Amino acid sequence: MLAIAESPIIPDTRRKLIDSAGAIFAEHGFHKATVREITDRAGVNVAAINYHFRDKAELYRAVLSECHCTAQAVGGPLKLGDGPPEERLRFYIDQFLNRLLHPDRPKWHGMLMAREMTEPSDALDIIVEEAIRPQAREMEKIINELTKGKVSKDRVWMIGFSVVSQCLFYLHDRPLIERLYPKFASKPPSIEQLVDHIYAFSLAAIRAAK
Amino acid sequence: MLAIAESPIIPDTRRKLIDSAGAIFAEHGFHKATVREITDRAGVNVAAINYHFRDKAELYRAVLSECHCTAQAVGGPLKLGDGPPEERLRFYIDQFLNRLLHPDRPKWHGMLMAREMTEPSDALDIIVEEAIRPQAREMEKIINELTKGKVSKDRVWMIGFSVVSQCLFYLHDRPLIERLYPKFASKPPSIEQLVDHIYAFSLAAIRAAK
DNA sequence: TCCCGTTTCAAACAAGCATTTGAAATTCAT
DNA sequence: ATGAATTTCAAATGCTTGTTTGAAACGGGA
Repeated sequence: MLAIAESPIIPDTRRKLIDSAGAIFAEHGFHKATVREITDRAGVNVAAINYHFRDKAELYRAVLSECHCTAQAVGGPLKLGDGPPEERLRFYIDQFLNRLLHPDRPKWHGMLMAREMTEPSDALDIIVEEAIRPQAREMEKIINELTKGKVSKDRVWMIGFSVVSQCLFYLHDRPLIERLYPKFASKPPSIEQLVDHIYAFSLAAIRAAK
Repeated sequence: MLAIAESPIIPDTRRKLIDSAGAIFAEHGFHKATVREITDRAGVNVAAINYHFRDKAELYRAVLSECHCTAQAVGGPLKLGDGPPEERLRFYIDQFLNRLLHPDRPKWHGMLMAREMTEPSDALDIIVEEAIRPQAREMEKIINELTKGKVSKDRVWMIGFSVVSQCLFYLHDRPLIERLYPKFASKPPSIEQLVDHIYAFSLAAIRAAK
């Protein structure tokens, strides 16, 4: 039989597929990504996709769900409002950026989310309601407190958009940033520096709004 | 011959292809878009792509170039710095948003640009250098004047990013916005309202920064 | 009317793709 | 160790895609 003892444990094809697929979906997008590239990088057979998931689409859903789960794990279930609103605003931005850019997370998590924003699959609705809606509510509260309820609901939302847009920018527009200001590619600022800047910028603007 | 007088003028297959392709590329992205869908919507034969352009890729380039050209046309060649920096900041934001969202432009122009940011083709380099770099320089100047040169170069850039990120948000993240705050889909704010908000928000923040 | 360059078209082509298949290999309870 | 269930695999299938082709239709100048 000549059997050589090969991989002793952790074959777990399913996990290898999710990791490989996540990276490739994030890099190429759903349609440009091919199942063969995914299975090759995972070191498994093409048919494994059909066996462990039903098809390419369900593999994608599994990847997205994985994303969502570990996002919850990184920052905890969103600390809710006690303490002064300034502090909570800072915490919000900190948590937001860390969920997207934290080095502990596979780098493709954030990229995948960015793709969902511009090219939403049917999974976006679920993500929005489960993961983003609660954050939006907390942001609404923070702004209301900071402005002492003196601005209209529409403006509260616009202010909220102004805050999160600054965070999302570093996620969405990497290609643009790196071309415009190459230093961002060679010596990227730490997440803390980004948080500091966005917090200071936003707080000053909100204070002036009331 | 029984010849019925059909379309008297403006057959111009080339133009029909660019319009149709622009809308479809913007909606589906380059890879998901199929040449047959493009030619069907344009009401021409598939082979027309090969005849008028060489292939799908060059059709895409043509569409992008068209985009870039009319963008120049809409706002003029970027008014440069005279007048107080506050006024120029406002003008900058106004022009930026109008270039992206102005209803005179086909709605797919902005979407295509957004796609280029997240999924850059080799055309992005050209767009950045020709269309965006000059704007970035102007923004740099404005911020330097507003802060009287008291902040570091890195911070000037971060502030600039904070301003444009707010503009790009309404371009990139429509799917997110409309899900979170459906009123934006039913009664979208006017461009002027967006300009007012982003200008006020950013100016207050910049003034506090110095 | 005839000719000739240009433009359109239906049909075919070839490549790439996701998916399926049926058998081999592996695992594991008995 | 034996047999059933699970998991892997090489190969094939069928569909969709971008691209090509060769002929037909068109348009305008002799």
